[in-house]
Amino acid sequence: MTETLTAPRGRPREYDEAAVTTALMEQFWAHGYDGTSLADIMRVTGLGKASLYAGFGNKQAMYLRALGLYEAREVDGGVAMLGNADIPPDARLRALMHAPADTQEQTTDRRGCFLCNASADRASLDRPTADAVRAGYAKLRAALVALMGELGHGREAAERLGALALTTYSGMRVMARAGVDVAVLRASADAVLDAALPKG
Amino acid sequence: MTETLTAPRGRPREYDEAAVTTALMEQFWAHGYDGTSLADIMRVTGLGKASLYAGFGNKQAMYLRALGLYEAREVDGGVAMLGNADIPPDARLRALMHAPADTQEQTTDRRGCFLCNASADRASLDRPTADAVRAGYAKLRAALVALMGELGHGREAAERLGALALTTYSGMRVMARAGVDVAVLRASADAVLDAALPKG
DNA sequence: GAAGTTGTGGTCCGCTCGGTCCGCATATGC
DNA sequence: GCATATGCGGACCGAGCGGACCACAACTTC
Repeated sequence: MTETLTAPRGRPREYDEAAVTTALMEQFWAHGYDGTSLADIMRVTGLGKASLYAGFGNKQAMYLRALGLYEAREVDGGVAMLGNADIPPDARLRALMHAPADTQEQTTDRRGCFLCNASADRASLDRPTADAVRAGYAKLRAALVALMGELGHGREAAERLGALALTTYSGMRVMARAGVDVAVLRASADAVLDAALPKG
Repeated sequence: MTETLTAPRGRPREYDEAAVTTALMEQFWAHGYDGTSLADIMRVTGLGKASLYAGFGNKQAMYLRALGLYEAREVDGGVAMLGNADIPPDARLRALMHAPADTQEQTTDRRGCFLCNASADRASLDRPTADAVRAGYAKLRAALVALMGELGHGREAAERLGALALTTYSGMRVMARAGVDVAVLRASADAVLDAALPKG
């Protein structure tokens, strides 16, 4: 259908769309929607306003793009890890549940989870964002429910424990932003592992 | 120390500070920090800018006041409920854990938990807000740990389960803002109750 | 009543916001 | 070379922002 072999007429764009989208993701992830101005966006992308608006629409669309890339990279990456048969099932669950506390302890990264941030501060104002957030959550939940099944839980228990793991993860990410004591995050994670892993 | 008996000199203020603070809380709770302008604040309080700045400082201070009132009312109210000896301990835990799903299902209230919202969108930018959020979380956690003790758990298990309940609550509130399916919220809450209540 | 003190409504300010527009640069197709 | 098409940097826009200021109103004190 689309003719990709013939070069497009007119001046070719000078920027790498993937690189720009990555920069958008980093910026919105770290500083949120209201916390980033168009000036910030121009700075981190190196593009002028005209190029940004021609290529990405408005600020909301840029945010949605950034969130989409996060889902494709981080969320899908997490889902892949949760389903990785090369790792024992319990280790996969441990890895996810300990991640927030480890990040809090070992790095200065306080960006949290872009999906969770979007859910808290943008989803209630913007329908497409809410849809994207729900889709991301649904993917993670499905992977967690499947993992709980691998761990030997029946359907109903797996549903509950999968939801619990997702909700706890989300809560940890949000609480971490306020600097809640790492011990509290670890205690929460351990409680989920107690509930999900045989004999605990 | 302070002379409260003699009437203060000068023109007496015409507004009720408590009522204004309540209006501030409602506004910031519903629309967040960046989502409310000074014009909004003037509208909901009925005050002019000069009165607001003279009485409350700047916008950030107004937000902090609003959050303080939320803690005094909602958080302390929740803590009191969790420690209310007139209600069976398991019913108290159930009440808290089911609250997010019930609110989602039975009302159009999508404000969520002001404390959780503040944690997600403001705490990482504003030290005093982060301190207030942590203090609120700590109060809730202490009440939940005590409740877990009442339910017969040992010290260590009570710590874990208390943290789990708090984190799950926080996560549910955040996920609810994106309109996540109520069934997921209920499943998470039930999983916590399974873990915390004897025989489940 | 005069003087002093404080609250109030309204106005004004400088700045930043998201978004648009225009003139020029850089490409292709003829 | 010329017409055409597209990307680009930067100037520009109206609106709204948080905040400061001021003249007047409403009090107490003397």
